[in-house]
Amino acid sequence: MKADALRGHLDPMILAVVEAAPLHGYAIMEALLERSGGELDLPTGTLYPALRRLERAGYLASEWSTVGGRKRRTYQLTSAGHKMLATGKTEWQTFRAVVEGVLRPDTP
Amino acid sequence: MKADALRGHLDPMILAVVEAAPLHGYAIMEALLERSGGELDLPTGTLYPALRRLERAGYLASEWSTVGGRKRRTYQLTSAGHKMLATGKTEWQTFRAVVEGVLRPDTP
DNA sequence: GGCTACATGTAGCGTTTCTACATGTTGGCT
DNA sequence: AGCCAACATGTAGAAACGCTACATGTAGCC
Repeated sequence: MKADALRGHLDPMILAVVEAAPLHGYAIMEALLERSGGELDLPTGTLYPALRRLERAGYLASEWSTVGGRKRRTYQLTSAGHKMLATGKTEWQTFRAVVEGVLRPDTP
Repeated sequence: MKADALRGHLDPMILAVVEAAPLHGYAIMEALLERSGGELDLPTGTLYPALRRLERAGYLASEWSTVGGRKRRTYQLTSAGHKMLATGKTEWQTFRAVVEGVLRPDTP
């Protein structure tokens, strides 16, 4: 899978895993890896800035905690985040229809 | 649809419409618009540079012609372009599976 | 004369993902 | 003790590419 095919699609995916349960960054990485069947192995340099961006945008809220001597920043969806996720899901459906509408004819 | 959701997905779409029939830039725009049900209305500043990029990469070959006093650059797929399109289609399937695997749980 | 559709192109911006680096803890293996 | 993997978070800088805005010109209709 090409590197930046993700562009614009990562945000709703992050919001989706956080919606299911509040998680910290590392756990979000694992959740994405699991839900994608091992395909989506984000580098930390992608995930952590993305989380900060989503928080800055008001879609996520974070809280520090310490578990087993390790510091975790746990994220949860804000109400704006819920709305954004819903929007993202419908936008995905549109996008998927567009791509497949163009790619579809004579797909072997 | 967000601006750069297209990133990395535009190339196979262009190759797909050119595969069906060799077309010039303007006609490619129209074909994309039609196949996408009016959703994919590319600005010329996106399409023309993309075509040049695809030609430079060896996936398209172009030829000038004049029709009704208008100059057209008509593009057709090279054999590398055919392969790239096939690759792009399978990559799309993977990508789609990844996104939907992540987004799917509890989609209302 | 002016407008719309046809037709191609460039310059520069902005966003986001990536690579590479930086730091520190816990626990298991040898 | 020493080492390494997994856990955990983060920053700096580069690269890619789609977008806006601009630039140019023809054909045909009102």
